[in-house]
Amino acid sequence: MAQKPSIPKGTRDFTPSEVAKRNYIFDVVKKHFQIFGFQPIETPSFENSETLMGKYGDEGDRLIFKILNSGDYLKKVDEELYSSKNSTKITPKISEKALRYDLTVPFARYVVMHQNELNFPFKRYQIQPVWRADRPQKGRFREFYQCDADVVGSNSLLQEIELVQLYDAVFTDLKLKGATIKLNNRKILAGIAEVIGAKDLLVDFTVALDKLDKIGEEGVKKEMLSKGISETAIEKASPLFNLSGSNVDQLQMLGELLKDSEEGTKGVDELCFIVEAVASLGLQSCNLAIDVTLARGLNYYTGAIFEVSAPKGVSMGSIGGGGRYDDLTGIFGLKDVSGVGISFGLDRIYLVLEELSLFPKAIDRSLDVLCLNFGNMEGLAALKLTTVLRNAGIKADLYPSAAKLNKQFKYANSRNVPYVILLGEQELIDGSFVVKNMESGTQQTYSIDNAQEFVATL
RNA sequence: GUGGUUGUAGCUCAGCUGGUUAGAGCGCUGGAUUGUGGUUCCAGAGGUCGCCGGUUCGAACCCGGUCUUCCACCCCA
Repeated sequence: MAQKPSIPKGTRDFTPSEVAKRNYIFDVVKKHFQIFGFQPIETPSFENSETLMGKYGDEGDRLIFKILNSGDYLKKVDEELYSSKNSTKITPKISEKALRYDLTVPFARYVVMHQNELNFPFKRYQIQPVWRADRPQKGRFREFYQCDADVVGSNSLLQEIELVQLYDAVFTDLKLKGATIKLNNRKILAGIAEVIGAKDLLVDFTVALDKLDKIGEEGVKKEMLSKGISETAIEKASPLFNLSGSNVDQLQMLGELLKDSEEGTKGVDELCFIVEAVASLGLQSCNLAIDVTLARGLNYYTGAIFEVSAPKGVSMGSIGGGGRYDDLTGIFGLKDVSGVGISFGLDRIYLVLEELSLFPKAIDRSLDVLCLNFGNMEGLAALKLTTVLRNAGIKADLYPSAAKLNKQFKYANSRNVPYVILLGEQELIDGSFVVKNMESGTQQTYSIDNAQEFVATL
């Protein structure tokens, strides 16, 4: 029996128009990746489970799609383990592969496996889908694309500066004005935790701090208290809650707060360097803002942390993120290779551009010219003309049957075709064809032997 | 994973307190118009009311389950 087809939760089909818009973003991002000297790689859509598991924290493990083993996968589970119903213990027995959760960890694996072939510093970009078993909501999907650019093998802060420029270049090209590149540094967060005497609670401290603009100062303090951070520690950290002023002002205050922490001071120095350099280089359409509450990806970032938020007034989570990780390849056995990278969230950028109507107007124009079909002889002549146009690189098509002109014109309309060519009985005799401009409604006649004359007007 | 929300024609949505044959706009098809689209007019097609079960004389409407959508957590692009 025929059943109603459906697709899994959090996945999508894309229409021709959507694909055109997505490709537009891909092309812009890719172009700037290449201009900045990044090279493309691809990795498999699924990895060995042990490559992925444990790299994103407990929460991440939960969100990784596991692939069931082929064959009689329950055979390897002994009776005792089976009856224990312990999912975390049974999972590795019945699933040895998992879908890619992001592009960074597979890249680290790639670098380690190919270390002898790579020329460091290695700048790679990668545009591929990733999968997360998350609960979907607006801008959150279970299958989505990440566009990553990372540099490994250089600990120069110039890389961070270039990555800020790369964000700016892409968003400028996309005509997206007013995106904010938020910048923080893991060392600053560690320094604060150290200074207030909560060094071992760094992650809890920063996760709570991250929610400042969402749940407010009181909410953050409450969460910190519940995580076991002392009242006096919170009191010491309270200047952070009201940090304001320019980037330079904020860094000055942070420098003061962290003067007794070597690590924190180093973080402040790093940010100062980046902020000053970016200020002197200038940005075209993005803002750069220090944000000490920014605390994403702490599982592996060690230095700079980036996150890009959409322009004000657009309700959308971050549209990009990234950071510096000094030891990501360490977990795969390659020490002392520093990496830094950023990611563009294609699906979210799409939603933002759509909301702000920033896609180029003619982006889903799939045809430049449609030849109408008047019958056997005329149709054949029109196909010849279509071929000439195609050879000239014009997106041209011939309506396949001699349907009523009304219908053929309506088809041209729905396809958004700017020019329609009429080649009927009379034109066949005259050796001509008529071009109708569908927007203005005007018509012009050209000689069939001189189609170039028409081509030149396009 | 927790709590909530949504689902009716291809699309956007009405549908009263449970009551006969479930409606509109847009789109689609045909015609006015066999060589001229967008505007207009006329006609028509199209729905197991997400799915499964229950309550009831009777369910699009009430109840349970399930899937899906969106939202808030968690986390994150």
